[in-house]
Amino acid sequence: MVTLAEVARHAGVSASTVSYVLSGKRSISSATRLRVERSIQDLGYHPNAGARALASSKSNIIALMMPLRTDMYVPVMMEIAVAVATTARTHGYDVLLLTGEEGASAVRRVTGSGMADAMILMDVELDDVRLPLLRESGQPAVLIGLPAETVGLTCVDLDFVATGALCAEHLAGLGHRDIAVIGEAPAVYERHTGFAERTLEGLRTRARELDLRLLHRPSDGGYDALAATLARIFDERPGTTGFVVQNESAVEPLLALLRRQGRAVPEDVSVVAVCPDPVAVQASVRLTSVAIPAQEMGRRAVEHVVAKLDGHGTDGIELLAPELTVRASTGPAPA
Amino acid sequence: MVTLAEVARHAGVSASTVSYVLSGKRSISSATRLRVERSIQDLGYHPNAGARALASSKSNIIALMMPLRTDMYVPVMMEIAVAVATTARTHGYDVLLLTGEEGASAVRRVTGSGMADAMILMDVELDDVRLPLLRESGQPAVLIGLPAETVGLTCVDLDFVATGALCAEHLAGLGHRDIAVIGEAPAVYERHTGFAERTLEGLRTRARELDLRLLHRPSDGGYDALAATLARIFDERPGTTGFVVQNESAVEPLLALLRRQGRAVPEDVSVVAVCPDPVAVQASVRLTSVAIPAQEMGRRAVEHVVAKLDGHGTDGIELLAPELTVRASTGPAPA
DNA sequence: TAAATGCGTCGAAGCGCTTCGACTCATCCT
DNA sequence: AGGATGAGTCGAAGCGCTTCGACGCATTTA
Repeated sequence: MVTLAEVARHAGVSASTVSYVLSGKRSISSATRLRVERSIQDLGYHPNAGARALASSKSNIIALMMPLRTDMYVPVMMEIAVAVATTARTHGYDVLLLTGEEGASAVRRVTGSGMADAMILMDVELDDVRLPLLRESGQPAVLIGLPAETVGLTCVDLDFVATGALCAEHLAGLGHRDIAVIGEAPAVYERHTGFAERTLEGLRTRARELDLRLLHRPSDGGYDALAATLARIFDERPGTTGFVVQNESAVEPLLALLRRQGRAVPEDVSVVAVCPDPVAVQASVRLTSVAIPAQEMGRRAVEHVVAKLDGHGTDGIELLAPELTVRASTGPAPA
Repeated sequence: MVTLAEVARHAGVSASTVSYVLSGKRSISSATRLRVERSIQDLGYHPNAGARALASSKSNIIALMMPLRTDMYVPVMMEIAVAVATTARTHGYDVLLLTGEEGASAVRRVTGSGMADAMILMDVELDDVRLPLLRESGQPAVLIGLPAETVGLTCVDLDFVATGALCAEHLAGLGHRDIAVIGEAPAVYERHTGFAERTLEGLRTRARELDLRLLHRPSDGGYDALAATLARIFDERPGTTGFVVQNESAVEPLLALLRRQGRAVPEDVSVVAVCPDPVAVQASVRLTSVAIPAQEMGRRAVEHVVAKLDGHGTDGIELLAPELTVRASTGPAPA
């Protein structure tokens, strides 16, 4: 392993000079700089991460904490993770992957050991157990998702209230009056992840304003669960012509069941989904949808973290504006 | 930040003693051990990762390199990543997440800087550009997937040849004679990821032995692409009654299209999928499938890595035996 | 009973880097 | 002309930990 000292010797300068060439924290004559850079090339030098971390108290690592349950929103989580990793690299950081498994103790472990300079928490619940620890650790952190109490925290999330409103507006604009919301699985509501509730809130508020009738039914994914949910909906509100789906794994079953019942999409019923764009595009009917901007969320989270680490940090909540893309699953309400 | 020295002072022992308590590398009287452990608790001490890495030349980090393209096999990749992370933790390692973005240079960066003690590479291609660098770096590594040249490497993968054979056997056993294989997207073959070819090889070999007629058609995911593929298949081999699908995103479209054509599954045609179990279970028809044991792959990869780091490493290829689960999508061939 | 062994502990020497203060010139100002 | 300034470089002091050799003492062995 080539060390700084060897580079210094090879270039005929002192170790500190090499260090300053690397960091740019002091001015170096271009002659020296060039010589040092050549030596670095020639010897194939790579700074030792541990030594660097020890001396500078900076690891150049951002810890990313994934959700505990990996059974849900998989594509979204994956996209976020990848976006975080690639964005982090462009800022000179690497990403340490933590699973929720360890729970709150991971926060302590990582902050305590100086392993990471900051944390990004995904899938934050309204009353997340990790937050107290995070707060007391004083480590820079950014949440993806919105907890109940956000004082002193930096959060990034899609504006789900606006998302709900947008869906309501779109359907109302097409003349639909009876809207059914196929919500997330009951387990999601029990966990109080928040986003489901917020979407619903947006839907309800706007629906009231627009004089829509709204029916909300949580549903597990899969065909059987959805068949039951759907039957119930049409029993209770036979006149339902608009659907809002927020559960990825309910999308395809819903379309299939509607087809099977002879209800054409979008002629008889319209469907708006809240899901990542790829899901909307690949469905059996190209779905009008509000995209979950997973990449953007990951990117913004990293940018906030980096800003904090650079000193010009800003606490607060960034809600990304939802965008609705009209595709083939919505149309005018039947007469 | 609490340091080793402070713990030592608090416990009334020397720093080295604390270190030995922590590492267990020398015997310590239980009285001393207890005293030190209490001090650690009381002070809330966490060893500094950088210092540790520097002094011991061990980072206790495993780098996991994800594929470049995040558009494919997402659930599989995610499962592997999570399994890697959790398994690594049980062995005292953390996981550094690298995206393929950086490509081969990431290998150099990570090995050169001593950031990680070992690497796990996912989505290895037959002629992977990262391999030469990996070899020359001499860093312990495990591949998930099978490259063309495996000398001196440790690889973990599903035995795709056996997987193909298994599918052929199952369909043959049910009396099917004309089998169509809906392969991965053409792009996958162009990248020579290997597993698609190997499945096909297993299918072909066994099909020949069992006197099956095999038709192989790559297909992009999505309805339109698949509709074309399917039409072609039935044009060329109207008597086709068995399908093998290896492309997750083709599963649902295939089922929908078959339904639309009035072909009942499993009465008229049988479908075997190669996909993670959750996908098979959640499909509109519960699919007979060979599972892709993503978790197992991640786990085994870590275990190999850890074994190497502990000295009792073993190069070689571990192919996980495929298991076929019969569900509702296969049945006897129509008379 | 003397020598050998092993246990439990300590001190000190690094690991490879960053960073602070100090030093040497050359350049500037008045 | 003399002091002040700044650019460019160096030496040395750590950062917090691991690990090696050494030492004192209690046991064992011949």
